[in-house]
Amino acid sequence: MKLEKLVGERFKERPSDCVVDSHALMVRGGYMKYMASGIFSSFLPLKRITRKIEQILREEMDAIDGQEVSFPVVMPAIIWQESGRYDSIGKELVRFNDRSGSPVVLGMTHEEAAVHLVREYGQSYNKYPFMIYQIQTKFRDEARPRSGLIRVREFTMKDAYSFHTSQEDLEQYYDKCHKAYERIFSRAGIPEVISIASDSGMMGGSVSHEFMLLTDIGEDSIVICNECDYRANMEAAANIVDYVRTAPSIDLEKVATPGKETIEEVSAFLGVEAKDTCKAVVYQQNKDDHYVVLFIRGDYDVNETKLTNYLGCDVHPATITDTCGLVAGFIGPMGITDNCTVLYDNTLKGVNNLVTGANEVGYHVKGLDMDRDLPGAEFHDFAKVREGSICPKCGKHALTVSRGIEVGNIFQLGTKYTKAMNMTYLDSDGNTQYPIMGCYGIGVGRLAASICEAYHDDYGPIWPIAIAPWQVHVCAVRADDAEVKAYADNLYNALQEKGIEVVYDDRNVSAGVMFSDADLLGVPFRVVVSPRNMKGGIVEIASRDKALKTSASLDTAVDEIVALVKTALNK
RNA sequence: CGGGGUGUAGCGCAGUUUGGUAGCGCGCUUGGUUCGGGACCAAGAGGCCGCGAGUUCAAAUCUCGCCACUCCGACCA
Repeated sequence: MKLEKLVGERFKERPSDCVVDSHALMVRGGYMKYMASGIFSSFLPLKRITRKIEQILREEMDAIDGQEVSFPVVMPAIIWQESGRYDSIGKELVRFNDRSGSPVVLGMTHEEAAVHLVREYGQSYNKYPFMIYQIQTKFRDEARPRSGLIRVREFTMKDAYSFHTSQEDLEQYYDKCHKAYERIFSRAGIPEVISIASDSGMMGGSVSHEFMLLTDIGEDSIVICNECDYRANMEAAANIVDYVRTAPSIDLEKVATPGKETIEEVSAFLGVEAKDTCKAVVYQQNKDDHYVVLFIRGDYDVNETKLTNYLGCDVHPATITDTCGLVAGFIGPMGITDNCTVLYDNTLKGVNNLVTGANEVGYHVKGLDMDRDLPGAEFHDFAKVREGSICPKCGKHALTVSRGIEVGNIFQLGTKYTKAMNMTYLDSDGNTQYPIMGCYGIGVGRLAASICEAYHDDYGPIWPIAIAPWQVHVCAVRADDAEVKAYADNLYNALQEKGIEVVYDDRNVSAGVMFSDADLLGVPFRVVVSPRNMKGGIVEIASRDKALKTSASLDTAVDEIVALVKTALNK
């Protein structure tokens, strides 16, 4: 590829709406162009990167007996009604009518399509297990796309669906897929991606893992134990408390706390610490606006995923009205209205001498003893894990909280979809059974952006060679010099003949422009042909990450560059 | 959905307070000079100032409405 003919512009100034580096560099480097919120077109360099990622995905999915298929982008609403998700999913699912007025949807995930595709095929136990996958466009009408390709509305995803006749078989295959994912990320150049336990959310099923690239710009909070191998998404991380009473209980006492409505205000006013308060967090159920009051120790935050899972429905922060019986800012567990569901977090279990609301404007209560004053209260885990919390696996105070980008996930779905869509098979005893499913996703564009996020400097991406748009970038500095031009032309052709992917810059531009563009393209090896180098009888060879800076004589350059590329590819 | 911010040339921005000829830098075109980290000189092209109403002799600028984008949060299969 001659750089002069490469469609797309590279430029100096960082676009103002880019907050993460991968976004800025991929726009500045002519990889992609913005079209609408969360919707981008790709130029050739990005297309070549995603093509290579897709090829790795294909090879690894095929290696675990996957069969590539293709599901539709536009699907009739009826199969989404069968699974129940037509109604349960919000506005992220784009719904519209076709010309005959029939409701249709844009595929945001393809469990329904997968079941639809194989439910006739899979009528006998001896067809199992099998796995089908596709690499295709998805559309999710996200409320807030952000961070360039990290979170978009339209994207390409590898999604795989496996079907089994037993939980054991699913688990065995799940492990195989887990290992395949590790190979994929390793081959793509980011072996540092880790897998963590995750919350299965509305996908259904029980066990699931997310593959995370740890980076400060990540959207997920990840809990990692420094002492053992426990790793979990914040949403799924169990919060362990080891409270022991140290002081005898004092008597209950109502105290005036005029205008002190937040934990900070109340604890400062009464001279106690946040951990010695019982805080009320109020939600409303989305389905009926019913109030849910969750009491939790004042120094902890609520993990709303845990709350949602416990209630079995989504919640939103409550709007406290005059008529609901709740006294905003002064809510306490004793004498609270019957008009709501009351829940207690584990952090309060057995605790005494707490300050809490008196359910009366301007008053709090001191001396709350959970055992004495609220006998029979049930405690559950609703709290967010904090830095330094106790590891649920090894029991040590060794949890840390980091940020990460979810680049892939795997779920044990169970029979949620096969049951809902009535996919059955006959087992060897002639009994009707529902197949057990697993599903496995990797976002292609997000992976590309994540790699860029992990490997870049101020000047541009530093692509791992396995996914780099090209392997070698030849710069002919002073291409107006006939000797330079002739040698570089020849080098370009010779490398291509040896099967090397080369981008060739023979524009008559200053060296600065040439090198800046090369930095933005992030090609692993840069070869500089120039009058100065010609005089010395050499070409310069440097790796994009600056680990390598060397030269080759004009005669042997082709072979040496080929050897370098081959060695790098084999690593 | 809640709270902020921004819409002026392909990109980055000034001009808006106090209404009066549409500006700057980068990029682009042409010619020339340069030449190893985003060169220089000269001459050019390029804007319905987000959209719609209103006020006014006169609106990028003031008023009202709408739209889009963006950031923080919520949501996220």
